[in-house]
Amino acid sequence: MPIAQPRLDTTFAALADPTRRAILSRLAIGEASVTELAAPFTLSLPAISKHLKVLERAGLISRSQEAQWRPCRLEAAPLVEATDWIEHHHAAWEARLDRLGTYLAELRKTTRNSSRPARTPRRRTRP
Amino acid sequence: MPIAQPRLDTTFAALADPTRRAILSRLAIGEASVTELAAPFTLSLPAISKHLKVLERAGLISRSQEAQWRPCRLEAAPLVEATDWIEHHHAAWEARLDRLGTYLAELRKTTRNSSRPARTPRRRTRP
DNA sequence: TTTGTATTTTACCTTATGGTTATATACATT
DNA sequence: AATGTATATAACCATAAGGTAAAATACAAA
Repeated sequence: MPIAQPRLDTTFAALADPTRRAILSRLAIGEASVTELAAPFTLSLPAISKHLKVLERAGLISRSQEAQWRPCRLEAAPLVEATDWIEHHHAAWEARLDRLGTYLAELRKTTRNSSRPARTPRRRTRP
Repeated sequence: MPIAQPRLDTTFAALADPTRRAILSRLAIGEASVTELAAPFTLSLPAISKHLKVLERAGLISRSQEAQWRPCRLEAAPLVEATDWIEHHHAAWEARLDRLGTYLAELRKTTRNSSRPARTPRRRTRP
């Protein structure tokens, strides 16, 4: 895993907006023009145009040109990177909890005392 | 899938910042206090405190109290919701591309012309 | 060439974000 | 009681984000 992934910044930022997620939802079904994408919203067209630019800069969509229409289509690569990051951390955390669970279970077995809750040792200000 | 998921807004927004992602990376290994979390950064402590509040409001971390320490630990639930959203859309898009692929392949077979690129029909301004 | 349709750009406004320093709070230790 | 350590809050600043209306651009059709 690289130290910093600037791509993830823009990917997650792009996904943070409900309008943009709705646009991606629509695009998952298939290509669409700007006006088609704008239809479900009460927003102005320039607002949609801005959102599309954000999605494009994040690499989440690409656009072709066909006469005066500029159809957008979903690009999956950044989505994969995003899930990869999340899954990696989620997995690490779950594994850690599993290890902690077995450790506590072992502890209870050896001490023959299942009622006492475990206390993790914690350092004081000065030892 | 619900119509709007306000939880995803804050989850993705929280994940969009590299400092916050680094904090989560650290927490995937195990609990840590605020000062411990701040150590790797050049940022001021209040800045870290703010980031932690963002993560907490997003439900990505929870905090306990132990004397003057407030250890943070990772909470996985929002991470799962986030991946679920992404995976769902990614899957839908891939499935759509697959269907398109087989359609084009079938088309090539029946027309016996593999060199002509497929043109999806597109409506004009007035039919 | 004029008109209509699709989309973008510009200029502007308001609010949110990420950072700072200085100050306050909470608890432990001496 | 006084001091030190951990953390949070307050007040402030610069910039980014999301929105609008109005104007500009690009192409098609009449």
